[in-house]
Amino acid sequence: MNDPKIRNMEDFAAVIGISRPTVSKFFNDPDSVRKSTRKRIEAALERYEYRPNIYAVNQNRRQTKNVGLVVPNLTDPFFAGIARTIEGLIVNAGFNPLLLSSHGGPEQEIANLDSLRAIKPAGVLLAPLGRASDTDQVAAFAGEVPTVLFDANLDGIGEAFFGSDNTQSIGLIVEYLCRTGEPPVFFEMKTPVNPNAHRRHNAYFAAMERLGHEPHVIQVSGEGWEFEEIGFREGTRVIAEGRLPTNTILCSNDRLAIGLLSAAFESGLKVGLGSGCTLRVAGHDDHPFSRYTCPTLTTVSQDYDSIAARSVETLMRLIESEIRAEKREVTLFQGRLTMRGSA
Amino acid sequence: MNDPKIRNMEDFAAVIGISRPTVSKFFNDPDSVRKSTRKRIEAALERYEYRPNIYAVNQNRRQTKNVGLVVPNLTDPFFAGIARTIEGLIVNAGFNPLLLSSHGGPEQEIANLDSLRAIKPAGVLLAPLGRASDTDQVAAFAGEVPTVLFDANLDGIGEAFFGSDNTQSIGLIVEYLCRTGEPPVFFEMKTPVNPNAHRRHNAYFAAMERLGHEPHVIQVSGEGWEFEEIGFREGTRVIAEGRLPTNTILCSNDRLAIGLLSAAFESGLKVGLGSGCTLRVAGHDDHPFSRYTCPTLTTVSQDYDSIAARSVETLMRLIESEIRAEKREVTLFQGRLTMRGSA
DNA sequence: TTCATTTTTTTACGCGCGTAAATTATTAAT
DNA sequence: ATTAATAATTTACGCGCGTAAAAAAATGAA
Repeated sequence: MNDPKIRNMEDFAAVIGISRPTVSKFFNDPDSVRKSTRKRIEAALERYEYRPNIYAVNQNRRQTKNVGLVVPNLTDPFFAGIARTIEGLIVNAGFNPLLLSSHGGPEQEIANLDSLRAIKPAGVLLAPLGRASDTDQVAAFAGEVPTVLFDANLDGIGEAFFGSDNTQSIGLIVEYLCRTGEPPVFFEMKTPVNPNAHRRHNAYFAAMERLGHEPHVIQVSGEGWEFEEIGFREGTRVIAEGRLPTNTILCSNDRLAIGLLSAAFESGLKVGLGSGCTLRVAGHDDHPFSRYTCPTLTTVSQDYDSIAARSVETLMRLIESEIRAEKREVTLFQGRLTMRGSA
Repeated sequence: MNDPKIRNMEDFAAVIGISRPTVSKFFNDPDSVRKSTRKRIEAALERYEYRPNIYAVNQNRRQTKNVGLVVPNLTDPFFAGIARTIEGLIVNAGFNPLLLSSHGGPEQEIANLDSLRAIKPAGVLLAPLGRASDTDQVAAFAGEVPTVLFDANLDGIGEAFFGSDNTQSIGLIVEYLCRTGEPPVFFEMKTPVNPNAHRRHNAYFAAMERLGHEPHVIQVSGEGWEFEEIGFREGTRVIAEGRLPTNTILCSNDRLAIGLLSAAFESGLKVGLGSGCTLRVAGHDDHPFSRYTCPTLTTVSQDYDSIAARSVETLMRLIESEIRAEKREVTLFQGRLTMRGSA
């Protein structure tokens, strides 16, 4: 009897003895009402556990509090980790994150953007597939919703881009490898989906030439996102065929390196720096599993804390200002050499 | 001029020349209107690309088309894979999946359920943390929303549970290990979060006794979900201290095994079946990375296609019938031995 | 053609909230 | 106590749709 059923904000305002518009104001910003009023509402909130109906709220607000987060592939622990970090930042900013994975396919990527359209997000953080992306459709979406790209850039799309400086990071590890042993061959996919792959390719050439070495590239075939499988299969073949012009291999990314290390192990090759080792392998990204390969993987870690933080900050600023960026901002963060056992 | 702006269902119905309620009926079930009417609406849909406002729809419908999917940790590729499979099944069933990760923490798990409450889902698929879960709160949620548990069971909570038959699967690999070499020690965490860990522990004892061997257990300390780290650190210690009563180790799960294999490698131990190998290691789960460990990991694969399919089917039946299950269904699927290089 | 059935339309109401304008009450400073 | 500033209330409307009941129209069979 003492606690009547609260069905809506009207009821809630009634039991507490103030008007509904005031309560509405409170929920949009607790500090916009008098302190004493706020206390009363908060006290009532404890007793009656009322919560505004999200659908009614979002139907009437100019902006929802939803922020979309789209990553190319959640099955990749690398992206799962980034997604988790970004999710936390979005929550801290007072927004509601919606995580979607493109599962490596452009149709799913567009389907994700379509789903997001339906919920009218205040903004979207998008790590696109890259070359495989349907750029026209992504661009159309970014024209409708404030969108910030990260990880992989699509020229001119979105309000800003945050990623890694592949030229710097690849330069870093090439220099390290050359300084401590034979210059590396570059191990990569022939038709990579990610634009970073191309930048790393070019960065490798630039670094090798700068250091006065002749670049060598091993391009392996394979489609999709099963990089470990490709690294393993093609690594096995390359080793068997004795196609290695040097004892040092720099992989375009850690997942390829993980497959390659497995292939080397199965082929009986000892990888690492110790005596008896006939091969050095390095990667790029500092994948969560690169600490547990055999041997542990020397790589370049991306500054994902900065990328995540700046991406979210930028999007939040865009959302608050309610205007589009005057010019598209492209920011690249420096990689850090992470030396482990494999090179 | 020819294509007026469509702002709502009223406008849309107007341009096509039929009434709004008919259009509304169409969107709820295209087959509920006359065939000719349906064609006309679909034709108009091409031209005007109108879509019903989700928030208005969900405010008025008795049930939303949302289905929550909560996994304990998306950073674990194992769960990321399952989540992906289940997401697809939910979409095929005509619902809208919402993926949330508990990040290994009970607070986040409850926060996830709270978020789901706000969107009034038609049903929820929950892989709970297990022992760490706040069972009272989870139970309260399952009392409000049709909930099906999978992967980890919480006694009496939810309408049904689908998981693996740990007794069978552990029995399978123990039998295999005993048949092909020395009986295994069981390598596990002292305070595991997952209830499956306990079942596997007991299953190991049962299997060993059945086969007439004395069970041995190595319990390692460590908190959280960084299983590889724990497996590596404690594996290194166990190897260094020479605490192994046999040359065969069965790990409670693949992630511990991945860490342990890395530890063995770093310690100079040769793992596998070939000559010169002094250790055998087996895991459980068929983790995506178990194909790329050195050596590749012998394990038991869970039948996750069946678990996913049956979980979704059951939830859909519950949602359609709009009544709760008369009795809680518990279904365990058989594991399959996956022999690779490590044992 | 006539009648029964199915489909569509009309009419009307409600969902739960945001928001704006005008009015009234409260607060804090003079 | 008076005044000015701030906060709360009242009133009113709108958001975009679901849905129910009754009336009208279209359909198909006899």
